[in-house]
Amino acid sequence: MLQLTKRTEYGLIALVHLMDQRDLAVHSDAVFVSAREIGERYPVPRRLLAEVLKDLARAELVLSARGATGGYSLAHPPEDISLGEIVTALEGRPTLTGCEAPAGDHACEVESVCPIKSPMTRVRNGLWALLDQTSLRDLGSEPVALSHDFPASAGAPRALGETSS
Amino acid sequence: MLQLTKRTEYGLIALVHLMDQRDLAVHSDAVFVSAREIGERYPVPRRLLAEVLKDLARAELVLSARGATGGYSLAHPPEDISLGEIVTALEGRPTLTGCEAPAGDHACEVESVCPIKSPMTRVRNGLWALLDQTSLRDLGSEPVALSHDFPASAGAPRALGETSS
DNA sequence: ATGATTCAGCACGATAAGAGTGCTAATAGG
DNA sequence: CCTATTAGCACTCTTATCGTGCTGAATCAT
Repeated sequence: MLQLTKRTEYGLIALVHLMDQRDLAVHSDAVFVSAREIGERYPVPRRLLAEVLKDLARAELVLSARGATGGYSLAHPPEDISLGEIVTALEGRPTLTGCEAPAGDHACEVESVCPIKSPMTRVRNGLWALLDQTSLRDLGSEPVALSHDFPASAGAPRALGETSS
Repeated sequence: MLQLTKRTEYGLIALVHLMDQRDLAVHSDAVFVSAREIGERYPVPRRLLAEVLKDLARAELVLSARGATGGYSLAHPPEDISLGEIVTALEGRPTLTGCEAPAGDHACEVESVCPIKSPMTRVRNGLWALLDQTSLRDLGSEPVALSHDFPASAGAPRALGETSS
């Protein structure tokens, strides 16, 4: 399934919300928002959302504060948090196929006869490069101008356009 | 799960095998290989492999021939079969998140409040552009030179290198 | 102190998707 | 005919995700 999980989706919504709150508060860069508050703003299972935020905290993408006025806050500027990091934190960085496995681990059963190992690794790296080069800032609601340092789109902006459905 | 299914993996292996057989037979471009033969060459569940080949035939990516000497053969030159087509045939073209759904269908529950709809569509298009621009030929066992018209890599060839693990 | 609110951690049941198999037709060659 | 192959369908088994409940620890307000 070439698709993100619900947990990742919820995590992205939460992170964008944290970014917005951070942008609003010009003075302090530590604005803590509770999981409950986010769950009230979006039609998302609050309990699961809390679980996701915990994972993001473990991955140190967000800071957490306990107590009555506690909550979560971005650990870094939105520009420095990549979509790749977020996805990796919430669902790991799995290989595209059973091939190209870490050899010593549960290596490809097809072993030496597998004809698609190396090429698939190349495609996979391309995919993750795409994710790594997209920042949380890019996910903001405002239509981002394509004219920032976006390597994957620099050579072929059409590749990121709304071409295919 | 940002990962291809086993069915797709088996399909890719089969298609590469069909390509190799096609390359070997210089005279006729209609070399039919049976599902059983492929299943014998690779440690793959033959029954499932057959099911996958049927799907590829329905998608008209391969030709099928019944009877004693029947089997499957590539419907087009390997250069004209894209990885995107193959994946689409075997597992569809799902959206990355529940957002960015075909509006009238089972549209995003987060509706207008969803902050990540449009940006995710952009990322998704980038991903599929990557797949669409990779041909079956590129999946061949021989290390393909990076110097062909590969828009997504033209501007940043490093994006397709063996950088990240 | 005391209570309210929040995050942390674990564990469990429900649901859905994928993996894999079995069987019966229909087709084509020897 | 007999054999080998694809076509189509249905079914079970396994796995991962989804979603929830509960307990404990930290922190702030009173």
